[in-house]
Amino acid sequence: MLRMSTLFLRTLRDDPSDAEVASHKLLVRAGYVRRIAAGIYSWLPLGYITLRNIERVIREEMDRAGFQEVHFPSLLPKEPYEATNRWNEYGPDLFRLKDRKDGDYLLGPTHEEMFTLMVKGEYSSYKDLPLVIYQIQTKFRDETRPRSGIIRGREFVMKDSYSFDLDDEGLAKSYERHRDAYIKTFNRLGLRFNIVSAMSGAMGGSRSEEFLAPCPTGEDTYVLCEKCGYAANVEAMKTKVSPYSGETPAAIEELDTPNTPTIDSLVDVMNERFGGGYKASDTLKNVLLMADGEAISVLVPGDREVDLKRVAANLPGVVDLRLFDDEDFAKRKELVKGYVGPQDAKRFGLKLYADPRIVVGSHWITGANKLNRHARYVTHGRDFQVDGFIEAAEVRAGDECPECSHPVIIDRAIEIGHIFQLGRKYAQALDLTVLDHEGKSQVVTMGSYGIGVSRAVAAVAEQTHDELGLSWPIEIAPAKVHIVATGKEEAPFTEAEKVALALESSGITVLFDDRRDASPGVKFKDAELIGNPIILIFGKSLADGKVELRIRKGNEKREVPLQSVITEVISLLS
RNA sequence: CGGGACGUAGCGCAGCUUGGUAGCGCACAUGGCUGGGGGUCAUGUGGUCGCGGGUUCAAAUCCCGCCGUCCCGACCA
Repeated sequence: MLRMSTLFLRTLRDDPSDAEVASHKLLVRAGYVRRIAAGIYSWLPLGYITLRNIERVIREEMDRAGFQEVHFPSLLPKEPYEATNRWNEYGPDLFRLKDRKDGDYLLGPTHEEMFTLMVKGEYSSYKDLPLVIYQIQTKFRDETRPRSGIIRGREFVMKDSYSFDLDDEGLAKSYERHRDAYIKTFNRLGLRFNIVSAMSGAMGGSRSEEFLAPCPTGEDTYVLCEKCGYAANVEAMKTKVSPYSGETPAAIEELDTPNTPTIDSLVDVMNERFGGGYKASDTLKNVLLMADGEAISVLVPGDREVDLKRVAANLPGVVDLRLFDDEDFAKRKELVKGYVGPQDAKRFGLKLYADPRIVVGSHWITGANKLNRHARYVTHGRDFQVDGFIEAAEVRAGDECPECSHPVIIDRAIEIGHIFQLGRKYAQALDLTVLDHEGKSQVVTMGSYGIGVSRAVAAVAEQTHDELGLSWPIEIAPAKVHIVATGKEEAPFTEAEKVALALESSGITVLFDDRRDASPGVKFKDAELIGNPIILIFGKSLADGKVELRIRKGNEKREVPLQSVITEVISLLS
């Protein structure tokens, strides 16, 4: 039993000055965590119990799914990470250090290499597969900007598992097993979440989904269709298009369009010239990019911006993507800033990528590749061909759902889990192979599955708190019942103690506020701040043989006869 | 990395413009009153004023440098 009289806890009346989001403020005020450095936190008893409760739920679901727990060091040698090139690729986000012999070490940001090598060391036959192993481990990433308290720390607790299969069907099964286990886990944690398709991107592999807990302070934006449930990361959102159905336009017509380097100025001039009717969406924006040193042109409708993240996610293999700068324009004199059009791309040796909205047959007003000149009736398929379609334009609320055409909304969320099919990247790099049934060597295919454990504490706090404080779901609350004894008489304290002991002996955890020197107001405020799901108050009404029972969530109150308190609590918890 | 703000007691803040005994609230200690909503009165404890240098008889305060923290952006899983 936890007793407030001895619990290592000090609640705070004021919000900490460095906290912005609710979970951060409340976890600090309620004495769950304390900041040590930017993005680095200590866990006090209440917080640590909560964190371990979340770990317990995760473990139970992982074990139930048949996965096996292992534990790696956090302090790791550089060599495995050199073999996969991540020692370089990870860049400054990696915490690096040296030992006394000047050897390079790192604090593990994620453990694909270690898991792969561990399996390589033990297994060498297809008969050993499939295999899933996981760990709950402290991870380190030297984030450029840690923020939002423990939502995005530089040191954090993560559950990561890895699946090992002989073939794609096996990988698909391991992936599904994780998906199911994650759904069960997050439901038990009391989180509302959406499963969102994501890009596996440069990591290779095919399928990838994120588990996002919607919450206004979340730092991830995603697209959601409230009608059919389609959800996608902004990068992964697919554009809904229909084939061109209009008439074939007249031949290209070049126009004098002085001082129209922007879409807005172009639309104004067109409307002046032709008496109105032109919109930004009738124009074609040619955005020039440098992709790993190669110039490419991306076409989007004039009323949309290019979303570089979407472009990057849809150009696999490209590491460095940026907009043309003045220097680039200076080097390519044929590309006239503000007057670029796709008609001459071949001649200019430019690769052309089009947003799916630029359908074949559609015609546009676009640059004539001459200063102060534009062209109209420039038709896709007739006047220019593209090297490929690519999701390039920004996603907006109200865009059509690719599944059901209903307008989508854009929402914010905290990423609490991510599952994806890694494929053979790591197994290949580290030469993890097994012999198949024909005795031939096969590279193993892998999946990687993460849950942000410490982040989940904050995510639950974000989703469940109210204006009075924290409010935990039953499974993870530091105690299931918070018992308050008030007054200066002995009876409330002795009766409360009896009930507390009885509950504990039934396996129900109790936090007992047995302080003699705190006023009732202080105890009530603390109980609400701390956020255990059931609050029992032994005080005034005890004279009538009654105890006040409160449900923290919703703050419902009622009086219960002393004799039936225990059965009442038990039935509420089951 | 770019822009902005901040650093004074465990926490939240004032003092800095105009240099001269370091202050308030919470928390903490002791005692009294109070005892169902962070109550109240009294008396206390607690400070390298982020660090280093400079100016000055004298620096929390003015000047220079550094470090740290938070927010927005870029970046990242």
